[in-house]
Amino acid sequence: MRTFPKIEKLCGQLRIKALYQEGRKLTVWPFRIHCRFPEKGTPPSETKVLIWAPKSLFKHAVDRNRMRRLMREAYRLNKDEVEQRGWEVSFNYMDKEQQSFQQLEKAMKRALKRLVEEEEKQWEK
RNA sequence: GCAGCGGAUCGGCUUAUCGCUUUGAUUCUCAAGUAAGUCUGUUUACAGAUACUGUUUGAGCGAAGAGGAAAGUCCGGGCAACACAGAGCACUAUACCGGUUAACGGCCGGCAGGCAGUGAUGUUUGGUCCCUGGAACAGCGACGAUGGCAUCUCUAUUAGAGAUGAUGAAACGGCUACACUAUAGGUUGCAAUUCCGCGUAAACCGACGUUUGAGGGCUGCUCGUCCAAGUCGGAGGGUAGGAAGCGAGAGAAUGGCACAGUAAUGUGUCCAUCGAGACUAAUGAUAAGCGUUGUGCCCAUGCGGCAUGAUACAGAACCCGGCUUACAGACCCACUGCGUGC
Repeated sequence: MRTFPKIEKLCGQLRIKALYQEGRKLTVWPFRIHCRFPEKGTPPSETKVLIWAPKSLFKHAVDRNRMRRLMREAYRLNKDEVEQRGWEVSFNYMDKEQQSFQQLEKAMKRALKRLVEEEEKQWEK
């Protein structure tokens, strides 16, 4: 089932701080992505995700909520492959315009593909 | 009928598929765990048994799940902490008369004056002194004032100053000044506050001080009062998790009706309604259709058919009463002017 319970959300001030300081930085328009992958060989666990839209782009809380919800749905419906990889990922919306759900879903598919590639690269090192 | 004026109410709906948060309250079911209760034994604390009660986790099923402004944070309260909170000064706010309220700078009624309008009505002024006159002159302001908010820098005492950014007129004449009088205001705010957990220190270094009393007790200053043998600073260490506060104990609650009052409002214990509670922050996503409505065309007056647009402002964060600002559209009531008919 494509559920999205709380255990798959990234919580806690310390973990979020750590992610932004130590994590890799990618850009897959319209997302800015911070991510951390576990060491090779660690047992599978839930991938934790943080999704947000900045106040500087959308000044009304209604608009920020809407973008967050759309991104959340796009992730929820396409996460099957990455669900148990134990990542910590943050998606930050960057476009000034509000994109439609279809656009966001395409972008999310591209972003997840890119993340899988990045993880393989890290393992090779 | 057209135009206007004042006030009240509402502000989308349905289905399908997938998902989120809370919850089991007259009211669940299943699975897994746990040995507190319970039972047995010895013995006075252990051992064993048990899933009936309790409790934890998960699944199923059921129930509930943003607003009229949830917004701005501009007033007034509840609530909490600080010493149950004292006196004086300073500071801030208010200012015709009366009423209303838990309270208010709100609301209701009235008086006198100015301005706008044919009018319904709107708007504005109103203590004393001074004075021709009260924001009169002068200055700042949608090229963003004043205020608060966020970030950064500097000085430094918990404070102050400056810069940048967003906000957008904020109690009323947008803001800024001044003497007196009266009245009101203790300060800080849910990041309050309490408990659990983690950690632990009556430790180390420096300074000051022990009754002629250092220092402190969250208020701008002084006094008073209370605590007091320790106090302050440095260095270093830890935490930044969970629960309560927090809403089914919701209440100065909302509506109807009756009574009192011109009204705001009050009384009733008459009838009904209201049940969100997140915490990097739920209340949603997709698709189809309906409703409402603007415009154009068609048939010929049905409130039909077709095409094409519009469907706003906006998201709870401790809770109430107001105010202010934003807002597609719908609808009701009272009143005014003009026109027409009886």
